[in-house]
Amino acid sequence: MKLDDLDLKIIDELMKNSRLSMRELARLLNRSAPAISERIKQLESFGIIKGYTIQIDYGKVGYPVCCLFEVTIKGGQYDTFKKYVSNLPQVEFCHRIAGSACFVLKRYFHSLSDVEQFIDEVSPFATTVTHVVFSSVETKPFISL
Amino acid sequence: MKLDDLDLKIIDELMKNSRLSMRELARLLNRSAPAISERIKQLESFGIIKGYTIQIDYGKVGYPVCCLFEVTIKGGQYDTFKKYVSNLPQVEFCHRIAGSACFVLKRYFHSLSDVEQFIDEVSPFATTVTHVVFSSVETKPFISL
DNA sequence: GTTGAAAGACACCATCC
DNA sequence: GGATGGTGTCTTTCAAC
Repeated sequence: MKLDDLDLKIIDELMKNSRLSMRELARLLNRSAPAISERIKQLESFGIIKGYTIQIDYGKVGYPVCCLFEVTIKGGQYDTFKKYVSNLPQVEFCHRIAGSACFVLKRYFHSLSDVEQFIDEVSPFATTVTHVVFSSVETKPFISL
Repeated sequence: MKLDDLDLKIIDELMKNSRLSMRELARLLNRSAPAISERIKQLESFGIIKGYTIQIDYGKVGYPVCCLFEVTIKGGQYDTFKKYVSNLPQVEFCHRIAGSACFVLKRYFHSLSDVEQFIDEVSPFATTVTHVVFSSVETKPFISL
């Protein structure tokens, strides 16, 4: 699918606020509601918009600890690891990467002792390098161009 | 703020679909719409729900390359780096971390040559270790408990 | 926290440009 | 491709309980 300026602007606005109605979106972008509505249906059906979600403060929800892990698989147990990870809660992502490690994984925890437990659980099929997150630099929502 | 089961369920549902109306949410959780509405207002005002956004396929939007960077600041130029990063587009996050590196940053690019350019731009005030993302392991949306 | 009513906003469709 | 107008539905919000 070929995206034009309007599509990108719609994505931009929905990035900032996914609860906008078609009508509000139309007003913001000086179009009619049906025009916007049709674009969004397309964006959804092409899998460009994959979902509508919220951003939460993990700390306030009981997960004050965030870690990034470089994961190196032992003895080719890739599938064991993948299956294990895909059922773990509080995993923001798990990417296969180029470089010395095999995966990078980001996960939220209740406490540091839960981090320790996670590392222990993984240890039969992978070694890990752990990065504890202290804080975050604020970044822009997205796109614009 | 103390969160109870209902709050967590609301967060869970909104994680899966942030466009749910109060009424639909109420139906899903066997409550009345005003009850849900008030909870959400609280969750917002306490900063627990930080925003409503969409998930997009970055590849289909012109950013097929994703990289993670371990960033080590040179000569204490932290503020230079932070300021630079906070105005960069397509940065998913930039975390200050414990360990050998200072930051971990995730960013999307049009091409590998844009990655190269980014590394060059950062080089005056930081050294980088680059991890190119090949693919992702599917993970659960979130929370539940 | 629930219910019920009222007002308003909404999405959708058909039609037309 | 996009705009307009009408219809019926759904929404939120408020008051009373």
